[in-house]
Amino acid sequence: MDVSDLVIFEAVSRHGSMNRAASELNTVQSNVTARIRALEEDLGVNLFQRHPRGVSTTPSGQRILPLVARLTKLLADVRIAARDDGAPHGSLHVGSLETTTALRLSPLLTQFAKTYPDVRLIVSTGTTRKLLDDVINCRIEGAFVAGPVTHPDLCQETVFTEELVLVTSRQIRRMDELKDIADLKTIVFQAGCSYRQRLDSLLTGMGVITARPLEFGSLEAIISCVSAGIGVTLLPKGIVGPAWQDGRIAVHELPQDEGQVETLFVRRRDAFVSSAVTAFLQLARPRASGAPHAS
Amino acid sequence: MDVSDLVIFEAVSRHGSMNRAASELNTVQSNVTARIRALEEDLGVNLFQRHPRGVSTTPSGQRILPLVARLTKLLADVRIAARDDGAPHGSLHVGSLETTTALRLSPLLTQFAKTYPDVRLIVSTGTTRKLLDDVINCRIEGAFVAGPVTHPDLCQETVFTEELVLVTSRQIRRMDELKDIADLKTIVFQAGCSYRQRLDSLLTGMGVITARPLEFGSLEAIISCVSAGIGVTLLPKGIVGPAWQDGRIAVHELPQDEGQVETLFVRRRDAFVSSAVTAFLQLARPRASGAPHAS
DNA sequence: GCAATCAATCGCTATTGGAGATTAATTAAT
DNA sequence: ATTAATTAATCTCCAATAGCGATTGATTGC
Repeated sequence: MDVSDLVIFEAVSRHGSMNRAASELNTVQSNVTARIRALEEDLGVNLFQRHPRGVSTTPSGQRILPLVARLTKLLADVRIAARDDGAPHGSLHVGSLETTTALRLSPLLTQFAKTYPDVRLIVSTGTTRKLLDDVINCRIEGAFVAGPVTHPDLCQETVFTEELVLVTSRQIRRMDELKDIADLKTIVFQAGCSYRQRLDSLLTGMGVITARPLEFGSLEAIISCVSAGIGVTLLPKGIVGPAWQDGRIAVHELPQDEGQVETLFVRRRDAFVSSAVTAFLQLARPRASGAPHAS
Repeated sequence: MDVSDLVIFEAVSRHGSMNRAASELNTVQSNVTARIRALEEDLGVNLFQRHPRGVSTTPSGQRILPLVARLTKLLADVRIAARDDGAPHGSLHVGSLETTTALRLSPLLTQFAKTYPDVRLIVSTGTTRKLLDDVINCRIEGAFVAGPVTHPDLCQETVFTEELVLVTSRQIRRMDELKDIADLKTIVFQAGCSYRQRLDSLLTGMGVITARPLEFGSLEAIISCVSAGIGVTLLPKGIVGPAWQDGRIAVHELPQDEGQVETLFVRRRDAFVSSAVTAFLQLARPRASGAPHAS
């Protein structure tokens, strides 16, 4: 059993087609067919059901799919570990929430880039759900996400604590005015945004019935919509400061227990910890401010 | 980078010799040399320092060694996962303490063998230290060991709780008589036995100075020695029952907090959980008796 | 009925992995 | 000092095979 065969398997499974997998892998279809057949014979199971319009992954194939992802990651880790003599270098791919990126990451990234110029740092943004999925499936090294998180394969540590505030248009002076608004809309990033369910439960707790939430892709768009009175949203206090001072929006603080959200840095428990990761964590950890809880 | 090359690397590293690695792998030395050189070129580092009397693993090699072990395990898991359709089969290699095996495992094993005849169950015995090492390095699926255990790569659950008792010859009627014995010897299994340090700390707590412990390989030998008055030992209460009733030895109960020891079943957190493992855990778990704590 | 798309198959070739013999370097023993 | 033994490196040769290109057969959609 060869790892390259498993990589081919993964590509075929993802595309549902040997032809498309072949072109992705820069090879020919006959080759893909042969490798898959060899793999199937070696394992003694059918990995795909052949249809006239492609293939679909059998339960056997489904079972090994996550293992293949980990296998390729581990193989990459071998390469990294071999060259990693303690001086951080190579590339480091982390994820972050849109809000965390805007509010907290900038100083961290500049300092990291200055201290470790040999590391190619890549940051992708996404929702907590997507980022967790990326970490679990070894697509990124780690990510800043909104807590709490429970997953057996992940380890986490709290790096920031945000105070969430309800953001509305200037017309709304007190929170309980929201009850009087018919057809109140909530504005969130996109599906999987962890602030969204928080906002929903908060509003339901206040007796406010909310309509279907609107989704936007950027912070600026959200704030604009809120400012225009289209709906309300929930954001970290620090991030709405400028817009607040400009008088574009109104900010309503929440009771302590509902307003606190922890930003965690999560990564796979079994991932190889390169020097670059160590260095990044060192910088990201809250310095001399209480005791951060790691698990 | 090929996994087979990494396997060769592991063998060379273990033997400190390409010749010996070659004969273990049923190939020729020239082949091993070529594969190692190819691997080194691929990774861009020297994995071995060549001496006139063999090779020694460089720091780079040391770093990738544990990853290689996990890689081969993962590759084996792929094979297992592909064939594992839910009906437990294949082989299952677990470890157990000598005492746990004698005291608790027999009914579990017979029931498992009866219920799942398609599983080749293999049990090796050893000390807690050795078993943990075996589990961590993927040599066995899981093991029954004495708690507490803290290791980031392991997950554990309590399956039994043993009451440890101090076992002495019949001459000793009360525990404090031990103080009067000059040159008291302790008798334990072997280095790494977890009961050993417990026994040491217990006796030191009683003000008893102990000599160098004697080590034996079997339960029967230990009990014989204790019976003959050569020394004292610490064993689960259940296991000394027969010898106690025969009047060969004396049993002294310990205070609650010092006498309780938990037998945990540990396994790698990132290991593939086959149907066989699931079935085994199902049988091993304490049934309807309090809430076992899993982590 | 024709074009398009899919996987399977066949023959060919370049690559490569492994075997065997040899070499060079060093150590241990005589 | 010489010899024997052990080590890894190197070379050649051969067989296995991975990948390519072209083709076939089956199926779907227009």
